[in-house]
Amino acid sequence: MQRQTRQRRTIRSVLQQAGRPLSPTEILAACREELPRLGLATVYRNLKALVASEWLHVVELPGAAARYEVADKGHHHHFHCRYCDGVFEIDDCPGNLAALTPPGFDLEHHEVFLFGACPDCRQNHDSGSR
Amino acid sequence: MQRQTRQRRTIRSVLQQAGRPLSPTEILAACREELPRLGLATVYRNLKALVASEWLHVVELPGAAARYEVADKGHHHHFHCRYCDGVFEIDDCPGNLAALTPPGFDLEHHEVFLFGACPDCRQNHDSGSR
DNA sequence: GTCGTTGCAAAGCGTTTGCAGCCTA
DNA sequence: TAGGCTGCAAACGCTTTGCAACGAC
Repeated sequence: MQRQTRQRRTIRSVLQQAGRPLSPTEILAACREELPRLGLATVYRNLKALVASEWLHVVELPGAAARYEVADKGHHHHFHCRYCDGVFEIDDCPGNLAALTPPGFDLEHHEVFLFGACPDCRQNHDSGSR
Repeated sequence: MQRQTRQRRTIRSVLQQAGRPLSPTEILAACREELPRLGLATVYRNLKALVASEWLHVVELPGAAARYEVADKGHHHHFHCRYCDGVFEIDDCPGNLAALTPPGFDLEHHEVFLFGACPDCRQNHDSGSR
């Protein structure tokens, strides 16, 4: 169980080198540079398996397709660039969200998302609109 | 433009009376008590129009279908119950999220989601597992 | 009567599954 | 060589669109 295939190795390597959460199609595109015949279904199946084995972490975004990131980081949140659609890691966390929880509710988990422009898009955006 | 149809009136009334963000199917189910022949497509078309006219607000949730709420409230966030899948409003906001923004990024907007058990489910959950 | 609106069914789109052949261990 | 893995295509669930009939103004 869990064989070392060319496809799985490539998918892992792409995610490892990305440095940021990737979407299934981003992963497919990157892997196809090395494996042109790779299918999307294979990407999804491997992502599912890698999440199950806790090697990957799913980043569910509001109003956007899920991204996948290597699960070797601690608790953190994400910044979603509105312009290039890229997702970036934020090391910090506002903390103390229990204070926001209304009485009677049981808080188990939380998510914080920041939206705006990443450094690259900020530059292009600024210079373009000025 | 923007006629007053029985369908549109019912959809608005259901959303107004809900007191919490509703999903398209929740809206359909509620409206069908009064209009059994109402179609999902009509619900979607009206939601789109009501959002465009800024009467409604879309609540995009991570990993769940979007909900819709009447757009007469100020800035707030949401609590998503893992058990009944219901979404509830949270009046508060942690604030100062600019402090989390990494250098070089331009923060335009943010979202905070709390997950856990709503009062009803907390009770059922507790008593069920004990 | 006009033309925005509706219900139904079909089309889209991202994700999942079935299946025969492939390839790792 | 066995059984997990792959590519392809079909199936799926949610959302959108096409179209002819309907009904608000």
